[in-house]
Amino acid sequence: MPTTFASVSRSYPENGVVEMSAGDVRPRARTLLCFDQLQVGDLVMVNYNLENPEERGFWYDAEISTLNAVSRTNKEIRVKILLGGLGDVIGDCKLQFLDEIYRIEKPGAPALSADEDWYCPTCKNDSSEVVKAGEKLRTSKKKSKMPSATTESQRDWGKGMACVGRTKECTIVPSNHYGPVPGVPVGTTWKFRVQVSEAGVHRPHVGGIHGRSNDGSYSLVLAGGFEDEVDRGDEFTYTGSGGRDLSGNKRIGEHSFDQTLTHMNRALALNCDAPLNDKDGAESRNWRAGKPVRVIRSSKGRRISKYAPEEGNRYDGIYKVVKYWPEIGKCGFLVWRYLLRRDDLEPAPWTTEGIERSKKLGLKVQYPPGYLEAMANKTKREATVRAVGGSTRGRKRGRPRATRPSKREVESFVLSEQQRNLIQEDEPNRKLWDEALSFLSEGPVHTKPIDKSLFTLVAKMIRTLVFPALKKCLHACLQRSFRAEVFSCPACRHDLGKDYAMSLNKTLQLLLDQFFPGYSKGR
DNA sequence: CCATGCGCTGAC
DNA sequence: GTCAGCGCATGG
Repeated sequence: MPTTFASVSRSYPENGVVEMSAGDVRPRARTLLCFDQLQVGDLVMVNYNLENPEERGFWYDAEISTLNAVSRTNKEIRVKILLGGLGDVIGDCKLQFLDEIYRIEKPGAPALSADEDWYCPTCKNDSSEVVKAGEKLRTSKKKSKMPSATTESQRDWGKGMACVGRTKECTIVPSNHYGPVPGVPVGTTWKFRVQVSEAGVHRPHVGGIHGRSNDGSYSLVLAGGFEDEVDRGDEFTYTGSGGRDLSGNKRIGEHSFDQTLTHMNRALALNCDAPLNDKDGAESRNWRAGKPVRVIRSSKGRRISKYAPEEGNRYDGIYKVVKYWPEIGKCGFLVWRYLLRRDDLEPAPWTTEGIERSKKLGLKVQYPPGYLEAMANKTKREATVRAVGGSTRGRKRGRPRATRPSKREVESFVLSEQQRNLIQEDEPNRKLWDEALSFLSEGPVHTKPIDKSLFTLVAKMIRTLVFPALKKCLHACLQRSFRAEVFSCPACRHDLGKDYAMSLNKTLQLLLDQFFPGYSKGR
């Protein structure tokens, strides 16, 4: 038996409820990531109340019998509760208190020393958080400071997209990157803000402006938060942040004081091609010369704008700050207002050209992996509950139509003959291509979702554009920049110097045009 | 470390 | 339909 369990004392009362105290065991990490480390058949220690699953109960050892994804980061875990040994199953339950799972070693596995990481390697390994025998689970330091520590809300905040964290991080560009994110065309749409963050297009999950107060702003989200904003598509007014009463652990709230030109408001003002003026605002000398802002329109903006997408959050391209000024808003308090104007060669998504392009690129609202399936299951469950609990009057008779098996849409990615030839020709990038192609040949291509295979493949190529230090390819937009006497990479702002030797890698450009139609014309 | 925030959802 | 209130990433 595992060392962590050898000394556990147990008694087996008549009612079958087992009370046990653990030896020294390390808590499972607080992060949901750890569920990815669990597998069916794993032995775990769980806290469960057999009488009333809504409450905490006793510690049991158990075996995971099923693991189902119910949302993007959550899994539903069912365990067989074991008594005395693997054979005696005294219960089969769905776990309510997911924080209270400890994984234990499998029988027969070599014993681990006390300080070895026998649990999820991504967990924090803080010895002060080891739970000693007889000790209660401690809440983490951070959590105990949060307002939630003092309330006894019954709600399960772990589920759904309200409180999830990132599962991916964009590394193709840094977080202080100005301009488009390579590989993300105008019109790309995500259902949730957290996905926009993962894509690196707008990093904050909640905040409307992303920027640094001593640098500038990189992106903003138009979500119709202010009634007195005007959106004309190619031009819109935007309002700064702050001035809201966020008491009660809120993320948005009533306006109750004046905004100041600090933090993100200052950042956005710095994008304007004018000396900063935090008293009266300023107007750009040459609006196009300002720093570029990625603009995302949220469907929430439909309230006040007809340019907002029907669903989700859409990347609409690069805008510049024309001017900014303070004014008394409809809310009755001083707000900082900004005028933004579009400056992007990629067509706006609402134009005929843009619609055409989105269609050609096959842009559709992107959902988190497993989200649609989870939602479908949920509504199915609800329907079942309704059908069982409620009246069946009015329902159609007869055999219900069989639901189509939810075949996952996995597009295959196969290189065309021409693409293969071009890759052969692209001598300067031989190494990168070899690497990329080896990824493709790792397994049957059709089993990998297209976003993974294609993205990984092309991301490597794009790095050669974004970081010209990796040289060898030059993109049409660079030539444009140089014609305008801007001697830096438009993507990463890396200074190339006036005398940078430009030699266009036509082959690579052709390839990129194939992967991202319109690539050499865009941006 | 601390403060901020144009989301999101289950519960009324 | 309204509303409280959560984790998290981010900047300072």
